[in-house]
Amino acid sequence: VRRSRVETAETRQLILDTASREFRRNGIAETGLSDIMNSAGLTHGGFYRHFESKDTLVCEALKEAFDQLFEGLNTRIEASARNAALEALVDYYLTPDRRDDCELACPLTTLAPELCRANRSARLVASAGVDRFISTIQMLIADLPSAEIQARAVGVLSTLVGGMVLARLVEARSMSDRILRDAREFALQI
Amino acid sequence: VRRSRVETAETRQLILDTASREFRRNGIAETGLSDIMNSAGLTHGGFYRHFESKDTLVCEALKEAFDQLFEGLNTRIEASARNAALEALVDYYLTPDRRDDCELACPLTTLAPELCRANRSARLVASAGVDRFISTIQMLIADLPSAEIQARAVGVLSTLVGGMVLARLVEARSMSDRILRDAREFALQI
DNA sequence: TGTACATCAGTGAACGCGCGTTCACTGATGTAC
DNA sequence: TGTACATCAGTGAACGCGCGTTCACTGATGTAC
Repeated sequence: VRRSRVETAETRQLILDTASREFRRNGIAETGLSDIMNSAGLTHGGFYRHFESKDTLVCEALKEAFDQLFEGLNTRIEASARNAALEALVDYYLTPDRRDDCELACPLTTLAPELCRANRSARLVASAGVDRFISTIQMLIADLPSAEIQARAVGVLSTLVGGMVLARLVEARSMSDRILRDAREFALQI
Repeated sequence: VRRSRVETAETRQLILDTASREFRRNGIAETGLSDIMNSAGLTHGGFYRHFESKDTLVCEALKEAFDQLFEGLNTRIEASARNAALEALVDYYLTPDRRDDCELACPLTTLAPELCRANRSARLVASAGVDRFISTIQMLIADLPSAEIQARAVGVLSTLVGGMVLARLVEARSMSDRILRDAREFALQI
């Protein structure tokens, strides 16, 4: 049953959004195309009308995840006072919501090890995401001595990513919550 | 061909060491039992003479990886002056060697997202590894105000884990090296 | 210490299953006149 | 604007493949006397 151009574009976007979420929730290797297509309310046979292969879907879904992440970060940054923007970013990133809800998960915290082994295209998208994240943080600490800005931004990002990874891994909820709080304070050098 | 008890124990340990390395190198889902057994110089059929299932191998291999990591960390700590021990730990952890060589990779940096989705046994082993790592760092900063010790230790560990994850992910070698350096300085609050 | 037999580590083939991918088919959409 | 036909989004079955797991078989090791 052929669909209109608008419907086709909508379906493609639906697959992309579903894939972006499912990959972050269950990992790339552990998420089958059937899982994605079924979650999107489609049968798996139609996948190749929209994407060339699973690999290209991974790249596009990863871009999508980063775009959503940065959209959320930028919204928070713009809504904050100039000198509270870094704190707003850190608070937004290290929330229990982002730990528990794969919809909000940062791809760096859920997919990084798999992406290290992925093809070059996917690695470049991931690399670009890291660069963009570092640049975003740099903008928020521009009042530091310029030699320190990049170093500090990298340190903050490392703390955010590591803190979230550990908070997800730890079994005890109380410990997990504490990791988010402690990573926050460390990132902000409180 | 039946083997002696000593040989059997050696084979089991060989499978365990190989698995520990391969899981960290290629991920759990992406490493087949055949891969492990072949790397160990065996055929895959014999696996079940030593382990009940892939899941139990994962748990044991994970324990093995943590034990090796803490052995290395403790050796470095004991070899350092009291007030330079944290720096020694951070330097040891954030080396390019540990980034490039799966033999040295910390399981928290390569397996964390997969372990979040693993069965309870594996998650408990991972949780215990995190706790042990935090305790190790706490011992090295015992001169801080006691209320701050745990918070600081969690912050340091977050920075170490996140820094290594990002250093592995980034494509440009120069950027990757810089991430290791910047994360080191941030962890040590320099 | 020597013999007879049960045990079991390792082999290699087989199992069912789910994966990524392909394909014949369908019927509504898009296009050409 | 209406008609005729080509296109193609989606379905559902099929493909080869590698996975985790099982099993019959082998022959050296361990055990009992």
